[in-house]
Amino acid sequence: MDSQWPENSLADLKMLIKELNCGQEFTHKLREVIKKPLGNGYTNIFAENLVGKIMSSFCKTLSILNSSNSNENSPIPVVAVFPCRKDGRMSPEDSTGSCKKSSSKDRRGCNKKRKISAKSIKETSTLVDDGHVWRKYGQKQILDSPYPRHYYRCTNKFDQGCEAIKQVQRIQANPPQFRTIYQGHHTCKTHPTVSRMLLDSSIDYEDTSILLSFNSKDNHYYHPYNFPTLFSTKKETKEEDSLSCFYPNNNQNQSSTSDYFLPANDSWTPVAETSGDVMAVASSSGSDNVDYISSGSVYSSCCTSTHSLEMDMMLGSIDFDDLPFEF
DNA sequence: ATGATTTGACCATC
DNA sequence: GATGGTCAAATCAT
Repeated sequence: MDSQWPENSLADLKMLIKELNCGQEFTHKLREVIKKPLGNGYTNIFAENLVGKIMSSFCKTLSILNSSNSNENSPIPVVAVFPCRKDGRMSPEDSTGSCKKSSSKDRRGCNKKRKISAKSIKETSTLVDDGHVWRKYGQKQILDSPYPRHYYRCTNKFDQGCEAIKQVQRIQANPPQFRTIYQGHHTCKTHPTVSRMLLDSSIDYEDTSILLSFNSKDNHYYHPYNFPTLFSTKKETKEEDSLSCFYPNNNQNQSSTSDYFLPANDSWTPVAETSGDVMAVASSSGSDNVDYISSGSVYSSCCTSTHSLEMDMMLGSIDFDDLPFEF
């Protein structure tokens, strides 16, 4: 296993993973297109199934690559290559960087524009959670653009030497349009929540066209699919709440009237029955309430009885102004 | 106390 | 010299 990826193939491996992720992303977009009703009001189930199979194939391939690269002897560098200070920054005296100046003011001369490496550009109508944890390191007003450009680096830059960066800039107000430029490849171990789910072969993407969890710590809802929409709500949550994900009932093997299920070991527990345009359901442990999204709003409902939009408490709306970022 | 973000300064590139 | 990318001190959030 140690020499599974020869040294000169590492770049190819990284490119392979990147291309697979791109393929997965484009397939997801295709699925969104296919899911829209045709003129006769029906969707193309056959095409949807095919897209689901393609998505599943991408997922399994990435999972295989991930597992073959997860051992300690992996040639992909995931260990610390830079000594760090407590705050995670490189220590100047030990830095492998080219500069070594006396005063902190002088160190400002260290910044060098990085050579343009592999670059991918994505334009989306929403802010994208790509599964990695980023740390903002700068913001710049760009000439001829009313919106600033935001600079992010991988949060594992100093502890794992990951050189991935991204730039995010709003390019259009209405309808909202964002451009994200990714540079460099992630050499770090990926984020434990979202990315692990993406690469987890136990999750069958044919059954998870809608999947919602929520992070009670920072009060944000996440849609942890490929390019989840991130939105916040006014909901009050407790620290000790744990995450729950509910899967939609588009699994043909499922024989129940409920629309959403909580997977528990090998069985599925029905948690919600919905009608109308409910697009996602979630709940937290220790709570009797089920939260759901409908018509662009997040509602909280007591799950012991039938509920309706009129009866349930609206926690907040999904709005760009509500995002935890400034754009 | 610690970690993340903001923001002005510095500097490479064009 | 203008512009954009990065640094790092100051500030903010938890």
